Amino acid sequence: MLISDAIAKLIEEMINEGEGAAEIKRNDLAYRLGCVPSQINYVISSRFTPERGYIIESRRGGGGYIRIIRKQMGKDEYLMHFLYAIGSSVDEKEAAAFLGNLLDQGVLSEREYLLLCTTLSNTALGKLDSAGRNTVRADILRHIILRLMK
Amino acid sequence: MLISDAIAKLIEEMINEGEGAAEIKRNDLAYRLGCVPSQINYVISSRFTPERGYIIESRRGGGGYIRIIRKQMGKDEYLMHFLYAIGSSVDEKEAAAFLGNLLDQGVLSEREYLLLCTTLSNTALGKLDSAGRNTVRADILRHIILRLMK
DNA sequence: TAAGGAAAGTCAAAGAAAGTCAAAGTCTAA
DNA sequence: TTAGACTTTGACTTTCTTTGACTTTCCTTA
Repeated sequence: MLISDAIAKLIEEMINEGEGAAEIKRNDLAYRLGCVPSQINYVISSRFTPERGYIIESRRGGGGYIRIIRKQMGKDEYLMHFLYAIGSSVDEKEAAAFLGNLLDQGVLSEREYLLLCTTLSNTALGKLDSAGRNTVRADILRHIILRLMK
Repeated sequence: MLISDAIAKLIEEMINEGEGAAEIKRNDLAYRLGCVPSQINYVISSRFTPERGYIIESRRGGGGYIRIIRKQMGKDEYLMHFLYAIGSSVDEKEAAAFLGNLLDQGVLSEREYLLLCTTLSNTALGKLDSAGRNTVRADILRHIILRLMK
């Protein structure tokens, strides 16, 4: 097993035990796992990212620490923001980009993303003319976002 | 016998032993079989395709791997059956019933089910007249099913 | 309150895998 | 027998990981 994966696993366990938050001592942890301290930073910045719903706080110096918090939600603000950003007409590319953002934010899974892209594709809406497609697409997109806020 | 066939055979054996999934190290495998590493990619992309029911996952860098998963069939026939059952016009209730079946069969998750119902709702498609809604709905539904078969 | 030490942060280089692509070689069916 | 499909090869690219030197920030204590 990769050292980085071991570190990530351990941190995750600590977060679970700590009901959503863990406070670690970088040097201690690194020593315990037999790695160099900066590797802890690497793991945090590659796996406990804001996109994946984590907040990191830290403090240097004596008594320093790194705190990792798993934030549930906050996603609603994000969705709301989108809702306002959607105009009355959205083309296929824009729709894919919107959904791609939701994927990046972890609001949608890969599979949900693909399903919804399909749903909004030009070919799925092929019966309509170009303008009709774009307005229907905007409507559906808005409904999707409202659904995701429930 | 072609090297590519030998590679494919070996991978298939590994999948069988692994109950439907195998994780390989590209460089190792290539070395063992006396071929160049990129030939493993060739074999995978020519024989273990999504069309033939395989899913590929991989990771580069230290500790990298290629994972090959065989989707257990059965689901596709089921979806195909649906595909034929969908007429040229589907109302909101019928669509929800179709999707509900997919949910029951475990093809969709609860969340996916809700998202897709939203997508096909009368209100999401509200810009269209009743007949238009029903034909667009049928089109989208068909695309969803095709997507699920990928 | 200034100095020293105890953390954590940053960054770039080196290493480890997998991915891509195009050229060259083989095979097969018309 | 030859055009097109399939294989083989290897150079180059991209991504992810590991390491360590150096920097910054904070606390303690003389």
